[in-house]
Amino acid sequence: MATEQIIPVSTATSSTDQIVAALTQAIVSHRLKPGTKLAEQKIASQFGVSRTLVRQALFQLSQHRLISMEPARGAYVASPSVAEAKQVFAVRRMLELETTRAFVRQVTGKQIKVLQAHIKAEQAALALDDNSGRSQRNELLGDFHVRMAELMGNQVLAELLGELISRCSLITLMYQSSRAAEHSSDEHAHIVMALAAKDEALAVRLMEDHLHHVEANLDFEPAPAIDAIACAFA
Amino acid sequence: MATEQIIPVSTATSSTDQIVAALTQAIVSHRLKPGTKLAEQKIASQFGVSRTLVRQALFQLSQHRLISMEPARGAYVASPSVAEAKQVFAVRRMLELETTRAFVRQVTGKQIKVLQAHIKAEQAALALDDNSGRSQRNELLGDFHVRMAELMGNQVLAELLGELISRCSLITLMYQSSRAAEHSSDEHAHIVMALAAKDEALAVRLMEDHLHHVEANLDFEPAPAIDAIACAFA
DNA sequence: GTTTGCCAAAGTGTATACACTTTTTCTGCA
DNA sequence: TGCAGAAAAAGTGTATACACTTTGGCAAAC
Repeated sequence: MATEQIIPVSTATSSTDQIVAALTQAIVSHRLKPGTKLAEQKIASQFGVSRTLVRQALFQLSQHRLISMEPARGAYVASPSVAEAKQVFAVRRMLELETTRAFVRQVTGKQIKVLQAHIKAEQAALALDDNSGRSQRNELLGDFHVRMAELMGNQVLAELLGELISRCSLITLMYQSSRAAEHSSDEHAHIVMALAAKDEALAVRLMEDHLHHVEANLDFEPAPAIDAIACAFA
Repeated sequence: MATEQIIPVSTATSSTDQIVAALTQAIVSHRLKPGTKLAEQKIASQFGVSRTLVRQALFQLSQHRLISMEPARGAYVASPSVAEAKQVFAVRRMLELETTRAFVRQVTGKQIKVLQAHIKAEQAALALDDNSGRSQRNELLGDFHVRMAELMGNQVLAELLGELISRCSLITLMYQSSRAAEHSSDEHAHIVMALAAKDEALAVRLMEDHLHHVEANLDFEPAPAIDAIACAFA
């Protein structure tokens, strides 16, 4: 683990951004688990840069709430509390329902085609092997929502939603019970059909259901504590 | 201007946070105007720290979109485009309307009292001299909306809204035509009355009108270009 | 008089040094 | 053996050094 190289996937612009992108992906795909210590020098060595750049990246990630920094103690992969998780989902629901409404009102055929293409990519990723595609699959499922915002031409909304959805990914992987809802892609498809039909009420309801399903698949009960004790005596 | 000391108002925790807070206030209150160059060494000297801390602060501010950083050229106070301004307001409207709806459904008497107290503070600030109170007044008017989110117990929402409203403050001061709507505080009072009456439809409509008024007071027309030509030949 | 090229000044980008804090380890003592 | 405390190791926080880029100005050529 110490000598494992974290390989950036997307080619970002600046050095710091590359580190941010690589760490984000590692966290959101659960290669780095919540609570993991992120020592500056170790990361710096892996990326072949000085602590300066790593520090900048860690600061940025802490702003995105993907890591938490404790003064003089260092950075740790965030482990959002149940309360925070629920708040994040609540905000996401607010934004996405309104986005869906606004989307229907200005939907074009070209936009529908882009979304359909995205869903095709999702389903291709789902068809792959579980291990290799898992991270990419999760990313794609989240990106669907960001894509909607982008297609509306609201970059500010898209960025905000992107950050929220990154946080949701971390939360999902942290609290997911058994296997997460893998019919998300089907639900996306249904939503797009409603959008194409310009049926605002239906589209909003489907989006509401979809987000509800995603959240309902999480296990916010205090069960982990019991499990931990059971494990301790096993 | 070069030797003018920028005095932090609120006592923040870490050194970097203090610089962020001071610069934010300076930008949002228009002591630093859009487009102003923020040279690291100059700011560092004013705060009596090294460039390191200033750099961290500037990074943070650029994430908040209050400044824009151009590679190898430095940081400048952001001057959001008309398109970006409209997007920010659109997102804010989305979030705030939903917030209002959610607020009505779980409103308590204690919450109403807090909001009423806030409005009282707003009106006290409005009663002050224009020059001295202007920055504080603007801050209070924005804080009303953040307070609502906080009272709902959703810290995530409150933080997000806080960032959006900072951006709105910058936009407002940049594009405001003549004098901005100074009856904002009255509109806040009306909204609180609707909240107290648990009249969801009315509260949402009032909030919608309020945000519309704020945005309508901006001058997004390309008039400045014409004025510039007129000035050139004056 | 305007333009082009070059040099100096200023400023940013990254690495490194060092002080101070936290954590770990080791040793001495009960 | 187990614990307390101190020394050492590791790590963070801040400052500084230095290379490279941009910018502004001056001078020479057109």
